[in-house]
Amino acid sequence: MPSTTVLKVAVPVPLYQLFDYLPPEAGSMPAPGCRCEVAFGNRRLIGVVWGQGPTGADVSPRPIQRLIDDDPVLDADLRGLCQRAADYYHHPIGETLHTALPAALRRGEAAHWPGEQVWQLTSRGRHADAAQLTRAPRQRQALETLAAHPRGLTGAMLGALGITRQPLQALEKKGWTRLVSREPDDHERPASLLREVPLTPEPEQEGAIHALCEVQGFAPVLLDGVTGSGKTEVYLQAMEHQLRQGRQILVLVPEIGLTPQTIQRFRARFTVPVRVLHSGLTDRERLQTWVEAREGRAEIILGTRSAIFTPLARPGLIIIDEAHDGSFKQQEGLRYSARDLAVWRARLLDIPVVLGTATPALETLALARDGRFRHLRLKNRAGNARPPEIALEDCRELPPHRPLSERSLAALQQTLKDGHQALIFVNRRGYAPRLICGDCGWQAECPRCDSFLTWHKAEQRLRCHHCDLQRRLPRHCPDCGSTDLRDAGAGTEKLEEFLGEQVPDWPVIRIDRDSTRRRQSMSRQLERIGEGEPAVLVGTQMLAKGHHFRRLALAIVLEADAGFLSADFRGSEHASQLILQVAGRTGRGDAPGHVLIQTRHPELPHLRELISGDYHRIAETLLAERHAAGLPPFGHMALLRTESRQPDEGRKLLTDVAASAPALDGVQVLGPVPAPLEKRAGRFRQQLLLLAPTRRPLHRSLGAMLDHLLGHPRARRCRWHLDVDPIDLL
DNA sequence: AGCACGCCGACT
DNA sequence: GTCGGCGTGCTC
Repeated sequence: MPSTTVLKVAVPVPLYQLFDYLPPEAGSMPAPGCRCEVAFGNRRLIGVVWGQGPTGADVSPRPIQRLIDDDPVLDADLRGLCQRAADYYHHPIGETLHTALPAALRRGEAAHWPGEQVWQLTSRGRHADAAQLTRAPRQRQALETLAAHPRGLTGAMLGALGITRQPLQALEKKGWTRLVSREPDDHERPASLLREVPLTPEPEQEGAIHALCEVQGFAPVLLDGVTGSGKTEVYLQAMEHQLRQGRQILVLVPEIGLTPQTIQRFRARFTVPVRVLHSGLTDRERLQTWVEAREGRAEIILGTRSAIFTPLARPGLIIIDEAHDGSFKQQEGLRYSARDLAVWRARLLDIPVVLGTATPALETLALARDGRFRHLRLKNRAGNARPPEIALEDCRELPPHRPLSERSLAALQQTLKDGHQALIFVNRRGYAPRLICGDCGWQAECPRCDSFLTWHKAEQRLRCHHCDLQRRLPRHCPDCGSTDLRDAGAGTEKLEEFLGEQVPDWPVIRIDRDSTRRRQSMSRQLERIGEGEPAVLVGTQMLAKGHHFRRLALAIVLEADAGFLSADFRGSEHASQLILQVAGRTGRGDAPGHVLIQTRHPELPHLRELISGDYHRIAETLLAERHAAGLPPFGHMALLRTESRQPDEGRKLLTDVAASAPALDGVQVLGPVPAPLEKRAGRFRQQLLLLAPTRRPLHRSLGAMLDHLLGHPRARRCRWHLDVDPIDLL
């Protein structure tokens, strides 16, 4: 049989192979990275041309149905990145590409500027008399606003002006407004790049800026600066250097770090277009930003994890802010680390990449110590701000129902009296993490998970924080019928109530996922804090990261010991990072910062070390422990997890897989063992842990295991996934 | 993953 | 006699 040249197409299915297709017509060979519609089985899928070659399989290839792109949607650099990610994470290439493309492109929509939908007045609307809308003030406001903007306004712009859909649609019915597609403003680039005068850097900042402007080509840099040292100013000035050469900048931030304040900071400094990518956008908006970045019209792209796949016409610099943050690791599907991908991508693009943080992940710190990363340090806070003073508050004697010690409460009252703000950090939302029967000892548990239900008092519900289960609050104990139901422990909601009683003269502002669920409510709360009036802030880690509260003088950390006592080997690292991040919110203005860490385990050595406030000191200790145990960053880890309805299904599968895969030099295979929360959302979770001092044998073992797994009859009835470099073992 | 094919139980 | 359960196999 003569071998013809066929296209190797990546199709979004969980199969570790490419599929052969014939080009649509003779003579036109689509380039790699172009999407095409293909018949696959009896369905039609959007695939990506990945290469060409002689026909491989013993099947006669079918022709491509339709070529979608003239120009590749994945350029050589992104193809390289995706291929590497697929290999490294042992993930099917088609699904990997699916993760890398915005949803609109996955569906096969054209990779062109989708146009901007704007509301405009019709000619009837222009001649309408707003004054006659006396009974519809919202419509009147909308009409007047649109009259002032003849080129039209997008829904988002109108939203920002407080105009919602309803009045606009009412006006549309009257024939006064309409939604039209508009080409973007091709406004002239302003003569000046800067909108504001940059701050004068401190000597340390100056050094870092200088170093970042000097580097040529690929250069990974750890910008290791204490909280309040002014890392953002360093970014801004390094960005300025790139923008002046016409290059684009990609900035990755944690999920909750993408606050209006952050965006504002970039827009306030530069006149160039800044585009933002986060989960709240519509597919259309995402596509728009994607296209703008690819065409080079967006010059600064600020986004969360998945923004690492944004195409760049003229890449100049990648910045990962708060690079230690866990949200850079995707926890489903292709379980990639955007931090690692950013470094790979910078290497492919031959540009610098900056990882900025006050509390580097031990992996990053190890790379810096080995000289593989350039290590820039900012040891001092900018301005006259002093480092916060941290103290342990021994709470062994504190009655269990009292969330704050006397000393904590006194410090809080004093802070408020002095006209400052204080923050209470509790990493637990809801009212109380337990509901207990006072008579028989029954506790409200989740029927689907190995966990207890959290009492949400305002909703009068019990909720499971591990699955989406919700229950009405019971009036009686379901076991003994007693009405003596008590709560134990404290979440943000209880703290809010408690503080309302203890410091009634000051406002209590709660910030957690529940209090900020409604859109914009978080920014409204932050605005209130920003006004600087004395207040108590109560919140979870949402409040702990990245914010600049200039009037915050005191932080009280509750239940700080939990992380240090956790079974997860990264527990102490994460707890230290979180506590120092919380501490770093204080003392950013003129008032010095104080931090009280309430603990029932004041003897914990890591906690004692932490009060120095010196992250590097505790990092040294933690690194020594990891080294002794052969754990990351001194060993490399991968996890094979199963989830099954039957308790034993997954364990049996993993036992077979572990038995059949060869134990390569130095690869330790541990397990199968139950995952820390064995039952979750009605499924039993087991895991097999692979640990090896070097990556190569680890990946070879993983590949061998995967081969066995894919051929295993049991694997069909059992969900499983692979996690390379897992961040937590949950 | 999806989807078809295929072979055994309680229903119009 | 059929509708439908989910085991098994395949997708260029």
